[in-house]
Amino acid sequence: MPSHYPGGVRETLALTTYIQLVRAAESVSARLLPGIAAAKLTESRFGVLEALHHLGPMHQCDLAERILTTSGNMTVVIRNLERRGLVRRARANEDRRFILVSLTARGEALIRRTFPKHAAAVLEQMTVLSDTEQRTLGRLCRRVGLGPGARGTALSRQ
Amino acid sequence: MPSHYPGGVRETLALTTYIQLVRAAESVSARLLPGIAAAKLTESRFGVLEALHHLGPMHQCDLAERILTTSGNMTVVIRNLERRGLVRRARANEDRRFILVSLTARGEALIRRTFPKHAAAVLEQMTVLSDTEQRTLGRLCRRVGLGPGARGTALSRQ
DNA sequence: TCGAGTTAGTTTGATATCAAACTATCTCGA
DNA sequence: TCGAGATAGTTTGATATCAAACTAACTCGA
Repeated sequence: MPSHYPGGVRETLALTTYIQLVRAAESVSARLLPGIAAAKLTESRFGVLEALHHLGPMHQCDLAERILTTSGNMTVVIRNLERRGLVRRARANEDRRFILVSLTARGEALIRRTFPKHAAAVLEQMTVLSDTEQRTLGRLCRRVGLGPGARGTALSRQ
Repeated sequence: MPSHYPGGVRETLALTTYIQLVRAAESVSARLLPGIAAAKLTESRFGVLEALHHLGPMHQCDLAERILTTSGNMTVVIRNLERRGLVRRARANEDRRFILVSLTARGEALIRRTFPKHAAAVLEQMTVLSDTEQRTLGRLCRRVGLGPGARGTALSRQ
């Protein structure tokens, strides 16, 4: 991309690869957005519902970690989901700092009806690659995601 | 990731690969953010300055396309850059619908001083992969980014 | 048991983001 | 030349996002 950038060849390769990585993620997400918007959800809200659906009730802090967002942001997103009656919140008794978030019947119904379409859309997007290519992409992405400083290139974490 | 998800094996592979793609992009971007924030910039503003630096003055609509954002958003981001005296805007005379955005001396100085550090940080992040692996990742990402319906898997567009 | 430090969550203020409605300008054909 | 349609940019209203300051609740050691 920076074709006449005076940095070294390796820097140019890294910049190009990085841009392609970000663009790929953004492009696919953008193509999935209409399906999510059709259910009157945003990506964050969909992510929360999906996590609760697949993993069961969770503490707000665990949700934030899973969605890769800040706690302040999580407060807002969950408040909006609660306002629409899709999730419910309850202080934990053991440790009253925690709030347990769980799906309401409406939330459960919504994600149960929405997720299969989403999964099908993801499949459609990823099928431009063969299964083997997808596994290669996944493996490379995992290593990049873990980043420098991750000990032991294999087995570090799923 | 959805380990007990009842969808098919191929759907599970696609979902897993997609998540890894998005996480990799988000993780690396998050690790680059401190460097951008140190220059009192956001990702969008940095992207605009970088584009103007490497490509010269551009129309606002071309910037929006390059940064992958909406025109409405571009208005805001550029207004904020203008407020800080980093870019300047000028109506094009040939076609008065267009606005030509260009760097001021201050903007030029800022990006000239900031970009090398950014490039070095990207290199550090991507160096968890060998050059060959980076090229493989880039190639796969490009195909995913182009998406289904892109004619001719090779040479379609860089 | 008391207090320093930690952790979960909220609030605040600034920016970003989107979709959709809108204005201004241009093009092209009848 | 005039008017319909296209294009560039702005505005609006809602949501999201972040960092940082804050409150409430817990832990652990002296």
